[in-house]
Amino acid sequence: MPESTRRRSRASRGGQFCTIKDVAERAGVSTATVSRALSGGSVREDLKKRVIEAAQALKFRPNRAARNLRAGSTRTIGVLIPDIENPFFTSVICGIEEVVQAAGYSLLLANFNESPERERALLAAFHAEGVAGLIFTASCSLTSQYQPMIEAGIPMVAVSRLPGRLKVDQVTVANEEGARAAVAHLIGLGHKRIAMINGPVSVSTAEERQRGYERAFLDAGLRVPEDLIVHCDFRQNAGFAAVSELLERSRRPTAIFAASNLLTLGALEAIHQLDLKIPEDVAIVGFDDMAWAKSLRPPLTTVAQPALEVGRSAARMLLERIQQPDTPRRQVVLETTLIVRASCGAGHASAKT
Amino acid sequence: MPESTRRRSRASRGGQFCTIKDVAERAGVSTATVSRALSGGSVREDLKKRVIEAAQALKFRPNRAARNLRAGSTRTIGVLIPDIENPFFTSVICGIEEVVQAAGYSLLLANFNESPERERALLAAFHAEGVAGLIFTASCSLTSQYQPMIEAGIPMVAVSRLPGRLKVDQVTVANEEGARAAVAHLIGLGHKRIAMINGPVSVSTAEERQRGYERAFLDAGLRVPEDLIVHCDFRQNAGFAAVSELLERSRRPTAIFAASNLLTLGALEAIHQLDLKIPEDVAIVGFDDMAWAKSLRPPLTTVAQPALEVGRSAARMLLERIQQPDTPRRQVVLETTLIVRASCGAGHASAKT
DNA sequence: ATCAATTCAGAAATCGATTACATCCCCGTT
DNA sequence: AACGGGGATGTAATCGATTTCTGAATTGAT
Repeated sequence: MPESTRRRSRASRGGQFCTIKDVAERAGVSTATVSRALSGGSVREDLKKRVIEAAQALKFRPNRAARNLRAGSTRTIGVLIPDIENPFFTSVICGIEEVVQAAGYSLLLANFNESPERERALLAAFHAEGVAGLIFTASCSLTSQYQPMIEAGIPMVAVSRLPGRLKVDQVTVANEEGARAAVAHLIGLGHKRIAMINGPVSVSTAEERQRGYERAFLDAGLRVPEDLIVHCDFRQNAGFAAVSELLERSRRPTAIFAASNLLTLGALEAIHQLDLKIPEDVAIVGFDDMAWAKSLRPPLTTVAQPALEVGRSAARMLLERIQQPDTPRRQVVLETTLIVRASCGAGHASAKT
Repeated sequence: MPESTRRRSRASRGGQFCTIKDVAERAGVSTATVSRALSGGSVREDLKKRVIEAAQALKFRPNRAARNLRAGSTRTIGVLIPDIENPFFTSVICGIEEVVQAAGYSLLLANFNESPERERALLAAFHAEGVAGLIFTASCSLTSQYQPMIEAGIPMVAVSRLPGRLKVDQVTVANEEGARAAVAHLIGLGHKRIAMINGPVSVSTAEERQRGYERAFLDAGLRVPEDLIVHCDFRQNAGFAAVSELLERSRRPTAIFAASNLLTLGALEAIHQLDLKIPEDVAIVGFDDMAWAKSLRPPLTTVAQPALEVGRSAARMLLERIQQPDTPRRQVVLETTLIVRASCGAGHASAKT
């Protein structure tokens, strides 16, 4: 009878072969001693050895759920992002993973696909799951959803986008300066009719990049060409449509500043469809330096964000806050750098002539 | 005294405001009744209502760790992949997420960066974490690491790469047929000196794609040009180096078949650096249809894998196996499709003339 | 009206690891 | 020799939700 019970429970326990009790029995000590022996309490050497041997023989793995319950906390970090398929976020995740893994935490990942409802649901799931901390990029439409978790005292770090007036640590990049540098570069090459395709202004990154665009004109003593600023969502199709429209205007822009990687791809598609030459007919600068940027012909001039480092910083900040919850709030802003390739007619291409 | 104890414990519990006990007290019932009322047991209507109100008033969230401990299983699925920054895997994850989320599970994600040691460590972490199931793409060098988890009865699904002789469910794509179609396409356009840059043969996808390459030649009654097959790792730089070397040979290949997305990017870089024209000087076919493929000039002809669907299938299979552990082992092979664009001189480009 | 059957709430056991507390033993000191 | 202190071990409580078991109450049937 105990035999059969035993077997059933092992199977239902998803691969748990034995508990601390079994180890204790085999080693001839109490469970307390086993626990102490395995997690660094003071235990007589010979007993410790016996325990360790028993544990190995039985392939003992402490049950995480029991441990979490007792400890009142988990070793998992939640990551909530708008779009896993966007390589920028992928790199961020990669950076987070690196740091978090090294610290012995696991990563719970959720993708809300820019949908505020899913964002809310996933947030609730993370809360229920009892994550030790959360790294997130909000959809920005309703950041108040995050309030309950903040009040619950769960450490959180916002990444890339500023989450309204939530009081949390933040890691962002110098969007305004990056955009300014990109547009200034175009202006320096003689462009005046420079269009910008941008995401929704409700998202802080879009707003900041637009400010950079405007500042570049103001710095150069030029009027900001408001009619050349187009807003759409951050997807490739939207960028394609927006740029197609721009390029079919009677006075076509001579250059395009695309405010994100997917918008850049859409823009390129539109340019190619009209059989225009880059940079002779239209120059283009992108945002985000992706793996494919230098494989384009001509290679793409773009504003690079240190995505990996964004992830790493966020993870480090989160771990620090988990250890010391009461330190003052911090905001880290990482540099962006303009990478000049050939898609504006400067750099490599001109150097070649 | 109870006051201060209370406060400490709330903080240390990471945002847990109240337990089932508090709800029971407030509703004037026992904890058993609360549990039943909230999870569909039979409870008198008025009591049920009182419990639900109390739970809402106190913002009660059942502690997941306690639940997991009691249930002997978790609601998390582990995903172990070689490289998050590879868009193919990102899409797979996206597909997995979609299905798993809908079923009320969470995703534990880990990236081992093609390093077998990390693979082993992460696998152990997943095992300890008590995941309800695992979806993985193995590094293939030492699949025996997975044996303990299999023996422990944890449901597993292998994705994309065949994991040696592990007895697990599998989801792959028709690599051989995809590669054959791609190379046959090139042969049909008159190419004979077709090079292949491929990943390490130890990886099943690389081996299968190579078989497809060879078959295309054999089918056409041609000799397989062994000297034009180059192996390297799956990264962009490796592809760049390999193709640079190929193109500098005295009798340069007239076409290139790149067996993965990153290798394709490397190949493009090399082609551009030598200022060769696509498809006039070199034709190219890639593997994997990425977002950027149609924004290239000329747009890339490539073998598309249904990455999202791979993820979805894997997730569905895993969930099914979690519910019915004893069904026979299954292998799903999804179709690949050759997407003809202009990088080989066929399709759009020729249609235009 | 009485007894059986059925329903439903509560008390208590349970999951597995950790840890506060009690106990025991050994050694040193007076 | 007796007492005290310190270190190590075992016992049992604990974490929070679920579930079995028990007892009570209600319903229906005769």
